[in-house]
Amino acid sequence: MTSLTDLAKLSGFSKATVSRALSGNGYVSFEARKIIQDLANELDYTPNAIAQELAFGTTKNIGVVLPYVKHPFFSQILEGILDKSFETGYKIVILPSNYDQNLELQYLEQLRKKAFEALIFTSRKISEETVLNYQKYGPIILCHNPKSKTISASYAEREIGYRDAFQWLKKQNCTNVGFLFSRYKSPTTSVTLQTYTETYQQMVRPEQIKTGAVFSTDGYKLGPELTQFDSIFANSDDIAANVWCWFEENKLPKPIIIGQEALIAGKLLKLPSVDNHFLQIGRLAFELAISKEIKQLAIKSEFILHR
Amino acid sequence: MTSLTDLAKLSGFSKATVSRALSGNGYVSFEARKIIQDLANELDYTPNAIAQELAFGTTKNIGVVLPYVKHPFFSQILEGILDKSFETGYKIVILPSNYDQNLELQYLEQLRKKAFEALIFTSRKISEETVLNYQKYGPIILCHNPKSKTISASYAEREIGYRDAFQWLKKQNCTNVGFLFSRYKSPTTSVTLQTYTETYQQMVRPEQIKTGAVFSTDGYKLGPELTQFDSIFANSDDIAANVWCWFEENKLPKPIIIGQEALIAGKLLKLPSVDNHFLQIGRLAFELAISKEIKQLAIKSEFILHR
DNA sequence: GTGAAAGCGCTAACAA
DNA sequence: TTGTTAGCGCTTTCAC
Repeated sequence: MTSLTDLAKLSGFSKATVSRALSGNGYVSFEARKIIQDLANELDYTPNAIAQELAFGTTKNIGVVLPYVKHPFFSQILEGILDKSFETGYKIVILPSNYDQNLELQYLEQLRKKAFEALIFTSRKISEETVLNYQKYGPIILCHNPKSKTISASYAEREIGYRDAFQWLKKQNCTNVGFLFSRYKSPTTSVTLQTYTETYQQMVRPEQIKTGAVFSTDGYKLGPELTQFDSIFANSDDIAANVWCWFEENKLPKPIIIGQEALIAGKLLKLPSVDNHFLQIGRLAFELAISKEIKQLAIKSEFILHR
Repeated sequence: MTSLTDLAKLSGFSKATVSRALSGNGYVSFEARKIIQDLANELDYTPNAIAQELAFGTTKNIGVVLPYVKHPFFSQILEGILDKSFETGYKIVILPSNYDQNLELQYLEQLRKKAFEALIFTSRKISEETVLNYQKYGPIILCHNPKSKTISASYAEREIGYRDAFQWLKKQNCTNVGFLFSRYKSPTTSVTLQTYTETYQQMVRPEQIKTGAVFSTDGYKLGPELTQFDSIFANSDDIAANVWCWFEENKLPKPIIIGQEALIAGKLLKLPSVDNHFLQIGRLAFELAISKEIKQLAIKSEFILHR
C-alpha cells in the first residue's frame, strides 16, 4: 500500500506537490508532474478513499432504508433510486429494516455519525417525530405523505387511483370488498380505507380487513379467509395473483380481484391494478436526497383496467 | 458538530481519556467517565464514522455489482447477501453495472482505493483475468463457476437441474427446443447449451437461440420468433410467463415452456422450472466476502415439475 | 512552482 | 488512572 507520503519521500517532492500533481488542482511544473505520475504508476499508487473522505469531510453515501427487498413496492423504489444515483457518483447503501424500530433508529444514528450524507426511508415504523429530530444531521426523505410539512418526501398520491378503482368496483355492483394489507396501522392502510369510505359513503367493517399480506405467497395463505367477499382489493399484483390462484385451485367462484403496481403476474391474469409509479417516486426521492431544499412531491396513482 | 477534540478542551481531559471514556476501551476513573459522558450528551456528541474508519484503516463496506436490480436472478442473490450482512454490521453498497465493462473496472478501482473491503460480482462482463488482478486489493467473490481456481465463488451448479429438465423434455418427445437468453456469450448460455448437447446428443442449431431476454416483458416481445418450437427453455419464470401470455393472446397452440427460479408467475401457470437457489448463493457469497479464505462453493440446481 | 505546516477526527502505544 | 505523542492519508492555505 503506497501512500502519498511514500510518493513524496521517494520523489523528493513534498506531499503538497504530489497531491497537486495527481489531483490536478493547483500549479505543478510539467517535469515534476511527469516524474510524480510515473512514480505513482510504477508503485501502483492510488489515493485512499477513506482518507479523502475525511479530508473532504464527506462520504458520498446515501442510505436507503428498506423493510423488505423482494417486495415490488421496495424494489421499484430502489430501482428508481439507483437509476438516478448512477449518474451522480453517489453510492447507495441498503439498510434492511424489517420494520424494526431499533434498527431504524440505528440508521438515523449512523446519519448522525456521518456514515451517510442523506437517508431515504422507503417506509418506516418509527415515529415521524423522531425522524424530524434527526433532520439536523442531514437530509432525510420519506416515501409517504408526511404529517409535517418540514420534511422532504416523494410519495404516491394514491387517492386518485384508489378512488377510480373503488368507483369502478361500485359500478360492478360490488358491495362487500375485502382488503389485503401488510400491516394494520400504516399510511397505506389508512389512505385506502379513507378513500373507500369517501367513495362508497360507508364505513369499512373490521371483518373486511385482512393483514399480514407481505410476500406473494401470503395471498395464497389468506385465501380461505376471503371466500365471503364479492371483490378483493389487494396490496400488490403478486399477492392478487396468489389469491386468484387459491380460488382457482379450490374451484371456487372468483371474486373481482384488484392488484397494485401493474406487475406481470397481474397482467397475465388481466387483473385490474392501481399503478402507484414507484419507479418515479424512487427517482425523485434520490434527487431530493442530494438537493438542499426541503420539498414534498406527490405522484398521482393510476387505475388500470385492461392491459 | 462537536468533535472529540472539543470535548477534550471543554472537559479539561486529554483526547485519549475522552476517547477511552466514550469507547469503553482502557481505564478511566468513574468521575472522569461521568463528567465526559455527561458533557458528550449535553453537546450531542457522536464520533465521526469517517474518522473512525480512517483510524481503524477499514470501512465496513461490501460492494455488490449488479447488472440489473429487478431481474429475479439478481434480486434473489441480493436478498441472500442482505440476509447475512444484516447480522454482521457490514454495509452493502449496490453497484449497478448494466454489464458495462468500464463501470465494472471503476468498481474494481474503488476496491483498490479501499472504498470497499470486498466486492461481490453477481455477474460480470469484464474478463476473469482482469478480476484476478484486483484480488490483491481485497476479497472478490464471483457468482458463477470461474475458470481459475484461485478466486472465491458461490454459484449454481446448473448442470443437474438442466439435465433433468432436458431429459424430461426428451420424454415429452420434444425435438425442437427454443432457448431464451439474455446475452449470447455468457457462462449461463454456455452451460445451458452444453448440457443440452450432452443430454440430447446433438448440437444446438443457431436458429434455436434467441437472445435479448432480460426483463419479463422481453418474453412477450420475443413471442413472434418462437412459433416454430415445440418447447421453450426460458431464462426465468417471469419471462416464461410472458411467452405463455403471448401465445395465449394470439390464440396459438402453446409449446411446452420451462422457466427458472420457481417464481410466482410460473407457479400460477404451472410451468415447470429450474430452481437455481440464488438466495442461498447470495448468502454464501457474503460469507465468502468476509472470510479470509478463497473457496468455491457450488449449489445444485433443481428441476421442479409440479408445483 | 514548491514546500512547510496545519488540519480533518479519531485511535493506540508508551510514559508518567 | 491519565496525558503525551505519533499516526491513519489526504487537502489546502500561505509563505517562499
